[in-house]
Amino acid sequence: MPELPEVEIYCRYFARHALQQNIEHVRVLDERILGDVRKEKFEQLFEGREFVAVRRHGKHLFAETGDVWLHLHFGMTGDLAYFRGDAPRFAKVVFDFDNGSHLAFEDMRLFGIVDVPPDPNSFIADHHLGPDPLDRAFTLPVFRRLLATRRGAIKSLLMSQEIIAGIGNLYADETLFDTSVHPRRSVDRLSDDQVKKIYQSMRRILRETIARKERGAGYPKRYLIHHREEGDRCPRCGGSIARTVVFGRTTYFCRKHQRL
DNA sequence: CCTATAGCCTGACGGC
DNA sequence: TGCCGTCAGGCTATAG
Repeated sequence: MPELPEVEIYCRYFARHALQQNIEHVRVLDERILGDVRKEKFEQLFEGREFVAVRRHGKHLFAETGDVWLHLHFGMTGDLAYFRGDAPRFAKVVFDFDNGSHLAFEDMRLFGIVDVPPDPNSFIADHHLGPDPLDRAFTLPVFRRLLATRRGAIKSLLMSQEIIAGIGNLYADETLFDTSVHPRRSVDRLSDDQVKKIYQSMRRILRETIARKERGAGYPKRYLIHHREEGDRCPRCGGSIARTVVFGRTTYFCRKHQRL
């Protein structure tokens, strides 16, 4: 389930493999993956161009060709593959470079989107995306301001892309587990210190995960992610892990150290 | 403003 | 072996 750290890794992968290469052909293998652009138009837009830069905002990847932008959203099962030979099983769009290699956007479940926005900033504005939590401008005062006017479960806010762009179900749970806050805790009842802890923890977890994935390592042992099962033991305090639904998503937390 | 639900989509998995 | 129901969770739309 690609969230911010996974999409950051895709950006780096894209940059390592797919920049500065002439795109000979584009193959849209399943048109359902496209947003507001038709197959023929999409293919024709990229043929003869080359990608020159990649950037990310939240869970969204943008690749620039100089005048045309490619936007990738990975949904739940989106993936990138740079390859030679046969396209992977779930490839939906393939860019054929003139060096004989290819870049595929794969998506088994089709929750992802491939399209051609005017540019990243207008895309972000049009979709009312909030700030990226790893952006320089995303300071603690900014985070406090975002929460100040809101109520409701903290987990819902962390997952709302219009408030913060990039946090999904797993990292929301991980952040709250780390800060000992119950996922249903109302935002207006968080102490200043808890808000600060959530801010710091969220950013540390995102950065730590990116760094570890970059060198092929897994999640640290202390993470909740290894214990996403009702009744499992909490790796921190030995409490029992609870399973519930918040914001329509399966949510895990520790009954003992994340009290409401 | 906030919450809940359905729907999109398909492979994995448990049960029979 | 294979069929069936359920689950996974990215997002949007809609209703309450």
